[in-house]
Amino acid sequence: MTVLLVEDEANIINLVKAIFKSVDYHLVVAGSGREAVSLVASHPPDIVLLDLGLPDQDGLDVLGRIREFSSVPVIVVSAREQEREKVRAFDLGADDYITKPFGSSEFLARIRTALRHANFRHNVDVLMTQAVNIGNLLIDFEKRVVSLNGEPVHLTPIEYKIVSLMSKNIGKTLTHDYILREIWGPYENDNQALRVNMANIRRKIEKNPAQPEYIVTEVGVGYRMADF
Amino acid sequence: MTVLLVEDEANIINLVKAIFKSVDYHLVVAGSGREAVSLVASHPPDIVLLDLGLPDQDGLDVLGRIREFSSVPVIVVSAREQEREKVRAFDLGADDYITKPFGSSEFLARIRTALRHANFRHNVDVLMTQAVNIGNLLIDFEKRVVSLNGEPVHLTPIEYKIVSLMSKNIGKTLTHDYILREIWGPYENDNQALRVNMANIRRKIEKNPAQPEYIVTEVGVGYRMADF
DNA sequence: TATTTTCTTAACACAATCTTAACCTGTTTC
DNA sequence: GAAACAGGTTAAGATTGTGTTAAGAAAATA
Repeated sequence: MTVLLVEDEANIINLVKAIFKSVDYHLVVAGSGREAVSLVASHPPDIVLLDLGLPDQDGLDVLGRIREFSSVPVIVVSAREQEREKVRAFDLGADDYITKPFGSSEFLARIRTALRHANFRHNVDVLMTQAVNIGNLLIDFEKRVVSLNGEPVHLTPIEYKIVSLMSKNIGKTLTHDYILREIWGPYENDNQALRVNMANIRRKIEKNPAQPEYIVTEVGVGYRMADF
Repeated sequence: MTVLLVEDEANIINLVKAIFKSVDYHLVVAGSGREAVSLVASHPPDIVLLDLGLPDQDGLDVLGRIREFSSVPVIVVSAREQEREKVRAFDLGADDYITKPFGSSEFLARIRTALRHANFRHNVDVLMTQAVNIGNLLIDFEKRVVSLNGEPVHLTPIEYKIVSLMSKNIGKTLTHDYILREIWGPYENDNQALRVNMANIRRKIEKNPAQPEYIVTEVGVGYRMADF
């Protein structure tokens, strides 16, 4: 069982090490957000403990970057009690949010619970790879680049998220609601923005946007990335 | 989305009701542990919010009883901060533990997270019946795609609903009334729309629509999806 | 701050889908 | 055999859904 701790303060690192003495988890420490993301990509841990007080970037951005290509369970650890931050963490895909100071046995119990949840997820996770080919289209999740016939295609952040989401569900029809929730969060429910983005994406990746090959419309339901 | 709140104090019930005003969840209240267990068994909710301060029995016993037969997500709500109790709750299978008082948006975010976890669990179950083969017809529920001899067949939303419903009841004759209620809701009682849709479906999936092989008519009763 | 890029929103044209009605065929009832 | 009934077929019009454009707002970048 490998645990990735994203933390820069030495005393917290030591505290966690002490807690883990009793339970035989293998602990890996990342001192920065950048290091954390690349470690999750190169050596996927079983669970991530993410402290929000990082030196190089906002901890929640790190969570977002991780969630672009991995569904590893992430427990956010923070000294901040602000509700808005908690909500944002959960909606970005955090599995739990613990505020410091915390008791060691509760800490371990929450880790066990997150791992229990993750067991059910594993099936889905296997499908997550670093890159996907669809016809002449290549989506590289790790590099965060989409290219058509070898030529890189420039996509805006939202466009990339949509293409990425569709690519992770090749052949599946994704409903409007599902896409909206995944891209804009749980509150959005207006298709218009999605339609505009689809039009823009198609202009960039389809030979004939009026008769799309890659992302086809399922009228009244949603969109589907074709499987070639 | 049905939420079962296990709680006996009226002011907390009202608080939760007020919080749920904004989100269209259907709230069911159980005033005792006994009632909660029997409700989970008889009308399985999507999530359970379990208060530990119950009159008739220990809240954690209720959790244990529920876990004997159900894996519905359970969020424990408690005024008690004791770590030992939290750990016991998690190890009995609680999905989260919230201490009162709590902020409404964090509360909702934690509910969303628990439901998200449950979805993965549910998906694993669904994967069992992700697709059905009937002769040369394939109905893929997960992808929401129907294909005949490997060629995708385009169905409108209503057509797909009908084929999907019939496919989940292979060999069974479904009455007109039943199909109408399932597809159009409880008020519809005119067969005409169903007949038109059947004609359109048959034109798309049957070799000879006048002598259908897949969906056959049971005169005076309804329709039946043939089992090959 | 100025500039560029991206996002949101509204308006409109066009396309797909749904409903309804009329008419057809075949079967059952008297 | 005629009438009544059940279901099938077709097509027109209404309704709803989608694609496209563009303008202004917001955000990111220089």
